[in-house]
Amino acid sequence: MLEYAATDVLHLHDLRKSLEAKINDTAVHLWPVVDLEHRMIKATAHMSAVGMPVDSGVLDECVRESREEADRKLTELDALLTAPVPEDYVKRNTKSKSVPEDRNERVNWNSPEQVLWAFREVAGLELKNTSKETLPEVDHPVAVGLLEYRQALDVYKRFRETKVVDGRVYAKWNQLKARTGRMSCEKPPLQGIPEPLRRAFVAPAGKKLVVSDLSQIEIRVLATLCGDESLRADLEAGRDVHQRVAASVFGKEFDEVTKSERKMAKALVFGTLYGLGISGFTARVNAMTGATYTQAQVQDKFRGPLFAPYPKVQEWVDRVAADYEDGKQVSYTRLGRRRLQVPSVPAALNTPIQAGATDVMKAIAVAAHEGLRPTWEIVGLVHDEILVLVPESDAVEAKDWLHHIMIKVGGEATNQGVPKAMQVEVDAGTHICDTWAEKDYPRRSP
DNA sequence: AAAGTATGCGCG
DNA sequence: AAAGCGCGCATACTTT
Repeated sequence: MLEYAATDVLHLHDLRKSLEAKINDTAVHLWPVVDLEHRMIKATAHMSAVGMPVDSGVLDECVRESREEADRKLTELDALLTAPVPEDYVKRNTKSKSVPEDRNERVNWNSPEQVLWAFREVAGLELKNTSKETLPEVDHPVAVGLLEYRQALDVYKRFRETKVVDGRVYAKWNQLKARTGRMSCEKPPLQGIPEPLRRAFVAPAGKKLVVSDLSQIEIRVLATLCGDESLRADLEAGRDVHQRVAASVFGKEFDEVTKSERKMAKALVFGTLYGLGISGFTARVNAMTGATYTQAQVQDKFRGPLFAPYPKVQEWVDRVAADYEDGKQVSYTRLGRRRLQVPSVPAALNTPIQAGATDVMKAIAVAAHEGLRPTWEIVGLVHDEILVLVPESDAVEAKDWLHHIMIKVGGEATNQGVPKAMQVEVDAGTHICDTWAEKDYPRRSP
């Protein structure tokens, strides 16, 4: 059963009270982030109260299609395995509440254990797990079918209980739950809406969604942290950082880089930035290229050239890791957001970047909320993205207004206390949409 | 029966 | 499986 704003109204006073301790615990007193979090309380309350607009018809359709597609995949899977399942499994299936009665005698494809058994039974294959990283390497129809089944079922499984009240869903927004300071959201998790469901989130008649997302904000925060001049210059000139890394890694000219090479480089950059070790790095390279490089080869061919264009990034990674090993388990952002007892080197690398980006987005959310017109509503905050619902007649004005805040306020927060020579611009993509799905496929003409 | 852990997967 | 981070959530299975 979900909770709704109607029964779970966020009284600003209570919200503030419940957050006071957390805010003080999160930050050093008098630092800008304390003021930021206090002002953010009103934005959070506002967002919680107004809800996210959704077309319940489209939502139902997405959920229904998901279920139907999954059922088709289930039938295909069953056809591949005719052998009787072990008594033990039948017994468990019978006990399980979520297995329909007529499926007790069949493999429960939701059970990793039974899936492993199925692979053994039908193909003599001994798999280590059934994850989506493992299955694509298995040359068997069951592997394909299972991946398709899981993907098909996803929307049904996660959103069939989503309740719509007068065209809105009222989620629970948490201002200070994530250890990096990021917002989180539950029931439903509006920050985790899968792509096929995005089209269900629509502006009601007479209104428009203005959607804006920060461009490469984590990379920009990184640039202010490490002070790499060529990284700063590339961001300033609007050059594609991941493409440049790809060119270095694959020994190509910038313009020769393919889409998949860029994607690969991007994954490797973030992996390394967040403390992926050489063994994990090697596994990822081999998974992406289909090759079987050794760790030494990968070090030479991929890891070494990775940050060649941006030497200070590597220096920063090495220094943060070394400091952590020396016992420095506290992390601060420029606005004074603090995380104590950072659990690992990877987290020590990730925290200043993720928390720094959070400061930027919360500064934007606060500025937007405080400058909001009475008829405008902030309906969503998805880490580097903000959704504002406005009357259709205000759409263009609101878009310009929001875009300006993203760049101006975002830039100020990003460069707070950063030496002039290391400062980076902030950029954003801002679009007027009818549905959330349009953000990635902006319409040409309004 | 309730609570906890593991697996798997979506989003940034 | 693995030392990439931060979340929420369904399902299976175990422990209390």
